[in-house]
This record gives sequence, C-alpha cells and structure tokens, in this order.
Amino acid sequence: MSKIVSSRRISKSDVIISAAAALFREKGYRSSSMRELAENLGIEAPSLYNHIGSKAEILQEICSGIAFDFGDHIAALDNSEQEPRKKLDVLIRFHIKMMLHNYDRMFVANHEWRQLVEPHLTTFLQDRKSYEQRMVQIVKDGIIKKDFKASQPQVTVLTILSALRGLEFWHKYSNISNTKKLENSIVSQLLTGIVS
Amino acid sequence: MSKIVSSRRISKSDVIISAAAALFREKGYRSSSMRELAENLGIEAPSLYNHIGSKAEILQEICSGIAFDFGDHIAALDNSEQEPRKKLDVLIRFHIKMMLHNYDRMFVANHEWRQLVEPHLTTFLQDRKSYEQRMVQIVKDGIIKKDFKASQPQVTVLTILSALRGLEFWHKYSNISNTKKLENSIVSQLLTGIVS
DNA sequence: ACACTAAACTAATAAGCGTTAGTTTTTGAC
DNA sequence: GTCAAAAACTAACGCTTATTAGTTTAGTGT
Repeated sequence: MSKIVSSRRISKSDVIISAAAALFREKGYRSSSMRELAENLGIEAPSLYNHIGSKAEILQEICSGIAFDFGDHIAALDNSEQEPRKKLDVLIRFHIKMMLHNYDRMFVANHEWRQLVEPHLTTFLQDRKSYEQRMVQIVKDGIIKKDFKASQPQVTVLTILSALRGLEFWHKYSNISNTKKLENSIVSQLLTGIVS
Repeated sequence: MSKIVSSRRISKSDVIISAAAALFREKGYRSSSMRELAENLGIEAPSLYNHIGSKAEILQEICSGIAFDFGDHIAALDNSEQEPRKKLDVLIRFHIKMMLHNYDRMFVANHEWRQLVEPHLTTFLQDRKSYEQRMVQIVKDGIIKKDFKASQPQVTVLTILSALRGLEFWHKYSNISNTKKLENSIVSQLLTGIVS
C-alpha cells in the first residue's frame, strides 16, 4: 500500500521504467515478471497499470529513449564543423558516457531490442541503421582526408560499435579507474591500435 | 510421427541441440518453447524428453561446449612458442572462424548464458574469466617485449573481446566478402587501429 | 515371425504469466 | 470536513509453459 515516490520532474511512469530497466538488465525481459517489478516498487502488480500501458510498452520506452539520445547526438555532431577524427573521438566518448551514466537502459536497449513488437522493432532497427550509416560517412570522409587508413568503412564502423557495446563489462570497474582515463584508453586503442 | 534423423556420428540429442541453438538464437532462450522446438523437428514436445533431460540442460550443453572449444584453443596456444603478437593474431582469427562456422551456438552462448542455472552459471563465468586472464597475460608479455604499447592490459583485452563478440553482425556479410579478407580487416583494425 | 527396445504418441498437471474488473483507500484542493 | 481524482487493493481469467505418466508405434537383431 506504499505509494510510488515521484516528484514534479520525475513522473511515476519514469520511476517504474527505471525500476524495470534495472530488473530487465539483471534477469532479461522475458524472465522478468510484472509481479517482481511491482514487488521491487513496493506495490502489487495490477497497480502498475495505473501508470503504464503494458509490459511491452516499458521496453519500447527504454529502447526508443536510447535511440533518441544517440540520434540526437549524432545529428548535432553532423552539423558541427569538425575533422572526422575529432568527430569519431567525440562519438566514442559519448558512447562511454552513456554506458556509465545510463547503464541499465543502455544494457536493456542493447540486449533486449529483439523482444520489441512491431512496428517498434522496425523503427528501432531503422534508427540503428541510420546511426550506423552516419558513422560510416564520417569514416569515409576521414579516409578521403587521409586521416584514416583506407579500409572497408562498413567493417570499421561495425567493429567500433561492437567494441563499444561491450562497455557494459567495464561498468563494474568504473569506480576504480576514473572515467576520463578509461575514455582515453579506449579511444586510443580503437583509433590507433595496440601495436607499438 | 517422423523420427529425428541421426547418424553414427551425430546423435539425436546433438540434432536437438543444434535445432535448439538456431531457435534460441532467433527468439531468445526464454521466448523459445519446447513445443516450437519440437515442431521444427517434426515431432511432439514430450518426445524431446526421450533424448534430452530438460530445456535448461540444452542451454548448458551449448554454453559449456563453446567454453570448452575456446579453453582448448587458448591452452594449445599457450603451450606453443610464439610471439605475443602472433598469439593475439591467431586468437582473433579463431574467434572469427568460430563465429562464422558455429554461429548459432556462439550467439546463444554470448547472449543467453545469464539464463544458466547454478552451478553451471558459476562454472561458465569462471571459464570466461580464466580465458580473459590468459589473454591478459599475452598482452602483458607483448608489452614487456615492446610488441605492444604500454596500456591497461585488462581494458585492452576487454575491448578486443567485446569487438569480437559483435562479429555476429557480420555473419550476414560472410557470403559477399570472403573470410580471409574479413579476418585481415578486423585483425588489422584491432591491432594497428584506423588512424593513418 | 517374434521379441525387445527405442522413440514416438495423447492426455494431463501444476505453475506462472500479463492483464482486467471491480472495489477500497489515499491524496490534495477548496 | 467534503468531494473528486489518483492510485492502491483483491480476485480472477485465459493462456502458455515445461514436464510427467501412460500407451502405442516403429525399427532391429535373431
């Protein structure tokens, strides 16, 4: 009978979605039950439906929210007049920051987007594809300017993105080595490699 | 009432596990039902239990099989007398080959190991940690021999491993660009970077 | 042809799922 | 304090799940 705490800035549905993101990250979307989610919030399962439409809707909110953040960021970056190398640098650091500060949502969006139902699955994949293509363009620009080695830009981008997706493993290390140092290591490795 | 086809070399449980790997990859472990798995094999769900112990057991077989293959490979590599740089090269190529030739099992092991029940979850994580540590040692050796730049070897290894885990995205491209070329691109990018 | 065994079948069970309906309690503005 | 709205509750439904029990069919060696 305890009520969900909320403020002017954070709606009750946001509180639910945050708790859901944490649960989905830990157990996976399909293995997480509405009953367990409710229990974590100190209420009964049916009470959730005063604030959210369905379990599927929660996942959609999480995934589309992340997609929006990344789309927003790369659009702003595209409009800026910077060198391709700098753009890639900024992009990588943004991924790292997102992973450190929005860990649960990032994890869920990365791992559970397959469970989205149409048309949201298609939308999500389109957004992803579009992001990827913008990134490919940055690499192509860099190759033309001789900033980057000639390569298969598609493969280059997918390699970087999958490396960044794995950042979730470093979430647990984020307290011991500070963010900036971690950022620098990863950016350096992805851009200039490890061979001396 | 059709029987599961099997040969002297491939047992019926292996046929089931292969079909399960394909299904689990497509829908995820929790979203895959024994009924659907049986249907894909042309039998009824309860008939599966003549060959396998449980759904959970199938996942265990998949995950421990992959863990074994990688453990085996890195142990053999450790015993070989090769330069760290060459070891890392071989390791990366092995990951790529495994992903291309054992796609379903690799995908499932990478994505669904969280659904393992104890004690298999702990075993799997220990195997993974051990593999990671062996790889860290290779990088450390390389740094001492000045093959590699000084860095945080742990971060270096985790970055490479997460990039390799994302190889599943390239499975669909594997028909257009041949394996060797893909291997070379990825090895080059991970070892020497993209900046010219 | 016969018997043994492997492997399929049908029927059913208990548990868990997301969700709805209907009701009661709590909260906040006047 | 009163009243409306928000948000909690209990009870239950319909469905799916993995799995078991018991039975029948099919394949194999003699």
